[in-house]
Amino acid sequence: MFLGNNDVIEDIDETGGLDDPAPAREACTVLEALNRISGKWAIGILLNLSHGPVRFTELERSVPGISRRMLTLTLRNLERDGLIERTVYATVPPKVEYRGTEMAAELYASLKGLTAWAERHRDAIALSRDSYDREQLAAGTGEL
Amino acid sequence: MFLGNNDVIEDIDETGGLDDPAPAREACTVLEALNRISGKWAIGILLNLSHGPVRFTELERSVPGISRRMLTLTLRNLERDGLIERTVYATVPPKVEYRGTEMAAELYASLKGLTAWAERHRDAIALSRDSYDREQLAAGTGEL
DNA sequence: CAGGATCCAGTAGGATACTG
DNA sequence: CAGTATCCTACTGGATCCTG
Repeated sequence: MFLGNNDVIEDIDETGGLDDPAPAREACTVLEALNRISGKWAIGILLNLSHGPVRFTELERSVPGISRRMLTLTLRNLERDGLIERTVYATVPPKVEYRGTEMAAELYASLKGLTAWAERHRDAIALSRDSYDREQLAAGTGEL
Repeated sequence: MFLGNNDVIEDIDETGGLDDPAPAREACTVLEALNRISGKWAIGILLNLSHGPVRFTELERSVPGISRRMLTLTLRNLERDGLIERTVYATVPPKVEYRGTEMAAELYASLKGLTAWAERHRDAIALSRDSYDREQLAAGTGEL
């Protein structure tokens, strides 16, 4: 969940490890995956790169709302993780192209499962939230 | 990515919508999914609840490193989204059980795709990071 | 036991001016 | 064009103390 430095999570099953069942280790692995695509923009960028090479400014436009800083930061981190490749053309004006790697393409495939899940349950979740919020509201006004 | 209030992302394809291709909307859907399981602890908790009902203090123990505050907050949000159910037993001392819903179980299945991806590429990613960091380091010392 | 309330630190992320 | 540098805010998450 960090954009900064920091290496993979090591402190999760360092504590226990004796009778700790599977969950902790499993969670760790999933988190490793999630940490690369977390952040507000990584997925939006990755998706845009799935169609072929894209230039910096194109990304800036096609990922609505992103700031220059976050675009740069996110691109750098994705590159560091080997999910995208950066190609600089020594022209004037400069031209830089980004494209997703094979790894990113595979990730994209996995993401479809999540997308499907989100679509299946989007309404149910919205309803759950509404009723939860209403209950909280009711409880609050009642107590005061 | 927020634990607090805030409703689903609406500002992502509000800007464009004219010639904006698929990516923005797709990203939005995926983000909706990710936003429910983001945060440092949600997945760890969900995984622990996949085996059956668990009590608060049990979770506190089986999710190593979590603080009381975050356990409570994360549980509340998962409950709000309908991913877990909370049952209070009016006993002394009080007893509260949490268990994952069917929705959560389905999510768990989708997560396996991500886990598999992470495991497949974990080494490649580590290598990519190492070489990236070395390059940056080399460039840095060279320029100064 | 199961939290709620409060205080505090670190980080993600936004805005924008500057540069090779 | 493709960034970098700087400043600033908001939110995540930790620690701790208090309560029904």
